[in-house]
Amino acid sequence: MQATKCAGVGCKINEHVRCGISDDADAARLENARLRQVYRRGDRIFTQAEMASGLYCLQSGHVLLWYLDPFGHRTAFRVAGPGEIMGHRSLFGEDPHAATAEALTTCHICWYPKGLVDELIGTYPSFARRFLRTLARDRGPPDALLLRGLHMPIRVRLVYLLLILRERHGEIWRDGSLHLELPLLRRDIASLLGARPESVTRAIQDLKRDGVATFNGRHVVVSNLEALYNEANQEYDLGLPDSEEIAHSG
Amino acid sequence: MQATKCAGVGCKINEHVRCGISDDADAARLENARLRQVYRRGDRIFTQAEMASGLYCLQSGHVLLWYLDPFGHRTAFRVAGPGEIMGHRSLFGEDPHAATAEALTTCHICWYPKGLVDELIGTYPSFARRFLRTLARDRGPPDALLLRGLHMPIRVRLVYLLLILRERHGEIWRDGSLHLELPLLRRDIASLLGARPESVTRAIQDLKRDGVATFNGRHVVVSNLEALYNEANQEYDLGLPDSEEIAHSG
DNA sequence: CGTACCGTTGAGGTGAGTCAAAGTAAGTGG
DNA sequence: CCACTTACTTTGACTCACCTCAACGGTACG
Repeated sequence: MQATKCAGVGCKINEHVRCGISDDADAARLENARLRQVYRRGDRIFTQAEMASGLYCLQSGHVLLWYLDPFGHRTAFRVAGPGEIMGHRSLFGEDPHAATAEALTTCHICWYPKGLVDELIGTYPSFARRFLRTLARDRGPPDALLLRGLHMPIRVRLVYLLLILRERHGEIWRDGSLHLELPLLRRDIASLLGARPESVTRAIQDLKRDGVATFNGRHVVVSNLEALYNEANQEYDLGLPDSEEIAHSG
Repeated sequence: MQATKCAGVGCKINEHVRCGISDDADAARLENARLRQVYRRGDRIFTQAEMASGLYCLQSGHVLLWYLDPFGHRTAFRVAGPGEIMGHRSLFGEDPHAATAEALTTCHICWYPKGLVDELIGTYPSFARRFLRTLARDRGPPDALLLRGLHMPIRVRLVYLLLILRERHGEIWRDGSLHLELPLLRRDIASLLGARPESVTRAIQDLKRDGVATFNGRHVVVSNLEALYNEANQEYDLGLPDSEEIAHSG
């Protein structure tokens, strides 16, 4: 893929910009900072777990956005086409990319540096509003809980839920046991896990049988916190898959 | 639930604001416009398919966010706790609420009118940046495709995918048939559907057998478009469930 | 003390995953 | 232009986690 500065048109960011940037100097600066690259099928525009360096705008071609979940499953969630922007979520979220963008066909893609985008947002409110709207409408990779729902057994999903709710609803006692007071009914747990209440009950019984956690109504006791973590970590990693893994998949 | 103006503190929006609003008059206006309400378990803060009127900020208590999918399944995707904001997605997206917010416990919730929030975003860039960050980090209800992934058979998910890709990749011929040139491999389709390539193949065979659509490599022909729509509509509605339905569920 | 709602338990069916192997298309080098 | 390699697709047999339906036990509340 070769990089060239270009003065072409048809870039969505320019549209985002035009409706707001009144100063010609700013418009020119944006135009100058713009970089156009060509990608071929299979090329990566950006990669999961990398930090975001700027904003991408697809001029032609198609891009598949997917992430590698803790199972090593490649899960796609968006097909981007001409005129769409990419990488905005991690740019504004100040998080590493949650997904990998991969060219499905030959693509012409514009890139704008993060610093300049930031600056223009400070200067032009309508620019910011545009992105607020874009972000609000576009849903990134599905939330961890549901994402895993597709591949993880309910028992493991339940453990993840406990680990997530631990921060806000958990309390560790002197003896090292974790106590949780859940504000959720069984049917609420079920709908968070994408399962049926009966299945949740059964998963709860499983955890009790194996001495991982005990549920009494909405009160949960995890006597052996380590066992809970093992439950989640044993087969699947809690954290992001490392970049090595991502680099070799797909 | 009773509504009162209040001068209390501990509201996240105020935090969003404080770091940016330098003008005392603006700060006071925001404080005055603020409305505090009390909700009890089961009360709805807002309801799916309603238009957003403002921004909600949870001061105490817990709220479950869920939506009714086309199956009539209640699918929860977030438990909001003290300090979190709600309704921002539909506010900035200028879309109706995609979900219903329901109090799990007694809640104290602040509300700020849309107009004022808009105005402040125009005045204070740091205010806008805060929300850009919040929006980028929070994932709303999962995307339509994946959302349905939990409950729909693969065959139906595949039909939805075709209907979605129709806009960009489809072309209707003279004879009324729909032709799609997908830029996707089987494994890409599979990962969009949350399924395995083998299962996608089988679903494709099913559709061919029933005369709904024919796949030749990446070229898809839907001879009877109506049949495709029926496939999606028969059991489940494509659009939002009507508010009547939402009002009576849960 | 009855009426709801919630939670649990059991029996039975099935959609989709897994594994393995054969078939097909696409791309490469001589 | 044809052999060869590689990657993608299809098919079949098997297994199982979860859903469905249905009944029963528990607890809260009027």
